[in-house]
Amino acid sequence: MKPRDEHKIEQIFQATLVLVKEKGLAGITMSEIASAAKIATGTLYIYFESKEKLINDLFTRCRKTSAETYFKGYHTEQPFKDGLKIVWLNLFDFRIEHFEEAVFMDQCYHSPYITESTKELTKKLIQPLYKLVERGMEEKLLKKMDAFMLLIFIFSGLNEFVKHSFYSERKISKSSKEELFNLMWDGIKASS
Amino acid sequence: MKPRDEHKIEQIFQATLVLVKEKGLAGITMSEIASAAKIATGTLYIYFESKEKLINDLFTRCRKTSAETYFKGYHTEQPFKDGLKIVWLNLFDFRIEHFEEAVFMDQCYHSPYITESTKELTKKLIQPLYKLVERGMEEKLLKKMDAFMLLIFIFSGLNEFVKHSFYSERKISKSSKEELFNLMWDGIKASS
Amino acid sequence: MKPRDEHKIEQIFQATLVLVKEKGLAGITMSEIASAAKIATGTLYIYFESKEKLINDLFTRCRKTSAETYFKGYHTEQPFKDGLKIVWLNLFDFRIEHFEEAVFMDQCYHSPYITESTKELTKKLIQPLYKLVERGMEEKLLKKMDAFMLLIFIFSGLNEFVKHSFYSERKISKSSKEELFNLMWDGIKASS
Amino acid sequence: MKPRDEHKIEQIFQATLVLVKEKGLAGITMSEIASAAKIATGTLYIYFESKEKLINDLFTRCRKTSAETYFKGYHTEQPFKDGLKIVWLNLFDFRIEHFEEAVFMDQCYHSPYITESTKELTKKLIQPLYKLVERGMEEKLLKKMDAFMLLIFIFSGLNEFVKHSFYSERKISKSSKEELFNLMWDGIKASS
DNA sequence: TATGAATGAGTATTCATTCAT
DNA sequence: TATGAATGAATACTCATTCAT
Repeated sequence: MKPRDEHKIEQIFQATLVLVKEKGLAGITMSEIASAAKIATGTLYIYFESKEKLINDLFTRCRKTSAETYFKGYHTEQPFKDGLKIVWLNLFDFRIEHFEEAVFMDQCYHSPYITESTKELTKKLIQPLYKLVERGMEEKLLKKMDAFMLLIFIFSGLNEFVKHSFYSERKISKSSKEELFNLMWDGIKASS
Repeated sequence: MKPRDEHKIEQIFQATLVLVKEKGLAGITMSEIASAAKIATGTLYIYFESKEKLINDLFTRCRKTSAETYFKGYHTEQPFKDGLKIVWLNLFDFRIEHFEEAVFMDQCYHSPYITESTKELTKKLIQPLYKLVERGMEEKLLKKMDAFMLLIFIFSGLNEFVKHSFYSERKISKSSKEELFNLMWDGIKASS
Repeated sequence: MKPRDEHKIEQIFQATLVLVKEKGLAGITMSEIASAAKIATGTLYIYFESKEKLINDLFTRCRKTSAETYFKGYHTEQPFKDGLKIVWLNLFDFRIEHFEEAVFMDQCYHSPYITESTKELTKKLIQPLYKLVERGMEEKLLKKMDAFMLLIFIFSGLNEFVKHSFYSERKISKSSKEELFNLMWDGIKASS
Repeated sequence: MKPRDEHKIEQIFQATLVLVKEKGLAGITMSEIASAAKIATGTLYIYFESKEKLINDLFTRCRKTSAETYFKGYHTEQPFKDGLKIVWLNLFDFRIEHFEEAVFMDQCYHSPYITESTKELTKKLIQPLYKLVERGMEEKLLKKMDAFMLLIFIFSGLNEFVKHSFYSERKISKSSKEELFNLMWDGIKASS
């Protein structure tokens, strides 16, 4: 008996991400996904019961994968700024390497495919980032203010920078990451 | 060649924006647009020869409208920081009041509907913002750095802040605009 | 504006009946129905939202049409036997002329398309026949027994006779109707 | 060529009959049959080369089984009426106990699965019943008339009575069989 | 113009059948 | 044999677009 090939799920996800980046959620069909994943349309339905389920599952996986990466190399013993920089760079690199996923998630947010419960999940996954920001405020290293706004400010720059760099087909240099981090840090650091 | 009833065009555009915000580009049909605009499907085709044309025209209009608004109240004679703040707040308010348009444009960017030439247009329209940033650098009020990065940094925070505020259903207070501007300003201002 | 063509529903029904007689419920597709009705597949969906709805609606119509026909020419003032014969012959003729409908209804009864509520309707429509049988018993012209059984006995012969005549491609003569009625009548009449 | 595990064939047949009763021929799939028979879809194809073959074989088996049962306990030496009653009751009981088979055969008759040659077979199998009816006429115990009509009349009542009893979820009592037989007998017996 | 019914190519999904294990 | 994953043609249904009124 031929066992179910779990690797195929990855093929399917990858094919979907690439297609969505190229043509948007509006432009992809199940048979395109199938042929990009080098399987038959019918096979797609062995792994995902519907298009909606496929999109939802991929969305969830993207969220989780990214969340897992953020804190790689981060330890609470590190000085706050060093820790923040590690997380911030993790996110930056993740955005670059997984650009398709960011595009995909953006597209999903207003799509008919994503259920409310999937959206809920997103909120849970950013909790650790909230914690981080709050630590910074407690240590008086960050301006004292609304954590929500601070959090968004910290990560918005890299998000949009990566996005527009891709659109303008600009390479992102090592130093530009440093520069952008500094811009952001000067913004959020507590004025001594 | 386009008929005179501009009011109907506006109805159609408005209906499209609302629908795209609710269900994404992937989820809307021409007949939904028509019925949301309270006209018959056939009538839609009197005003727009195809779905692609409709989306493209709306995209272009959104870009233009926003570009026109940015510099309202701005004069070169104003001190740089004041001018920047005016532009920045204009953009902020525009994002809030025209949230659907931002969603729509985001969705379009990866859609099969938007032609390359439409994308090109976008680049032209942000030229004035480049100018503004360059003025700031020339006056030594801003950190000396890549204008592209600076530009993105300046406006990314408000973009994402508005977006996430909507998603989390948070009201945006007058004072939070000030706060966010200050975060950003402390980031970009030249260290004296 | 082109108004909705109610005649089309009849075309569709007719096409469906013929196809079901030829190939059974299991063998028909929506596009076959459409092309037999000389319309496009899409048009089918203007009149019926789904295959299930089409089958259900047709089922209901068949039931109603047949029920309406049964009592044509019947009056309570007529002697019972005469009245019964009129109804019985009506049913007989209806079966012959609407053979496809009988086949269709038979097939539907065990199909996934027919909802419980549609089945319920059927029961209501045979009430008048129950009344008729009860009248016969009250007038002591029929054997005194369970009305359900009597009713079925009265009409089962013609049902199966028509069915098997069609299958064997036998013509049904005027006199064979008489004969069959007599068989049945001798069975049900009260022994004097 | 067919493998020896006759037990599995029986499982498959039984599963098919139950499913067809529940959902009709139109509503069953090979994988449903397989899973109801507790085997894999692939295994189904070891026993039946195609769906058509499975349905046809089952149809044929049903016909044969029923035909074999009819004359159990019947001997030509018995008085005609007694013999007829035995056959009639055999048929009645068979219908009750094998209700699914009757439903299945009804559905098959108009299906694309049953071949002409399978239909032909049916005609052969009722020959003994013809013989029986003819004996009755020769012995002047039955009305002299067309054997086809007489045959149908004799058995139609029980057919429909069982069918409608099942649909209405009525129990069939021993005495109701007697009653129905009497109705029928009074119909067919030669008037003395 | 305006309407919405009609069209048919296109899309998601199913399912008989095959095949690798 | 037995399994159930894989296949892809077929099917139900959708939707951009056209057309008769």
